[in-house]
Amino acid sequence: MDDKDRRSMPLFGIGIVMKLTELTARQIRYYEEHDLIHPERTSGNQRLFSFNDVDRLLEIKNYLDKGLNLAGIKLLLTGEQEEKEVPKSEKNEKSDMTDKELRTILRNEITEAGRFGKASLRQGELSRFFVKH
Amino acid sequence: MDDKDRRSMPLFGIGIVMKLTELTARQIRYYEEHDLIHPERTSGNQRLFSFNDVDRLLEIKNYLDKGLNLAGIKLLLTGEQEEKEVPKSEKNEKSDMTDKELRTILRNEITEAGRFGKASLRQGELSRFFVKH
DNA sequence: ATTTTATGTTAGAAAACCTAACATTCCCTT
DNA sequence: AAGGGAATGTTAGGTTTTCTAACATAAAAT
Repeated sequence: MDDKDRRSMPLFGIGIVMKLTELTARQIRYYEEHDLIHPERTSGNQRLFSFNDVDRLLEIKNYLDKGLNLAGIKLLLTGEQEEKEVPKSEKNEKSDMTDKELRTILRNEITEAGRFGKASLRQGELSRFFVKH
Repeated sequence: MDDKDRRSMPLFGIGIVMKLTELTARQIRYYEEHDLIHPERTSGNQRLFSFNDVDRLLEIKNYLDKGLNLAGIKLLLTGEQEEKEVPKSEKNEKSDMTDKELRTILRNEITEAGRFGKASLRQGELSRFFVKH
């Protein structure tokens, strides 16, 4: 079992995740509804979250605090995945460019926002505390 | 938050622990009833297990497979703790010696049993897979 | 032959979680 | 100022999971 498996292993109930992230159940479910996270389910349909999921939630929370909306966050987060996983040729070049631009703009906004005050909390990294890298 | 805190942080419901350890709920509760583990509880009295708890359960399972009974396992496990935490002077010297002897005997038995076949599975170390040491 | 140990099974209650619906607040835009 | 959308709160009713406690059983110890 490698690192990737460990981090994506479904382990936590929503109750614990609420405590770990300080998000409400409503928020967590809403983010799932909008495809920002995809926790596993038990045979009885209860959500089971992995380290990755919790990390993701912390990232979402972080971006929300900075004023981004879910659409933007979704772009950022799924953008990160795509860059690693999807070969360019697979995608529509035109809309891809637009996505890229958008992501760039968003990144700039974030960086800009980050300039003032609170020095980057380094959130969204629960697994750093628990999982060997 | 240091390592110790991380490993003793209550995180897992009994359902997940059952899967991680391949023990039944009955077994897990029985071991708790006999003071081999002491999981936390939610405000609603549901058990919440830490990495340490899961490690402990894996150790228990391991020792049981080797033919030890719970009394012996308890001595071994709490013995390990005492050696680290309790100053000698605090304890009754006489019964302490007996404990020590017992533990030695048990350890020998285990070592003996381990000699044949299956090369020490290195079980009881879940946190090794998840927690930085 | 009994008793003890470890585990299975069952029942009823409580806790946690689920979805769906409606309410509210805060922005944004017109 | 009014209307609309985004994000979250709240509530209701139902389902799943977990809880304790009791009784059952097989294997091991006495």
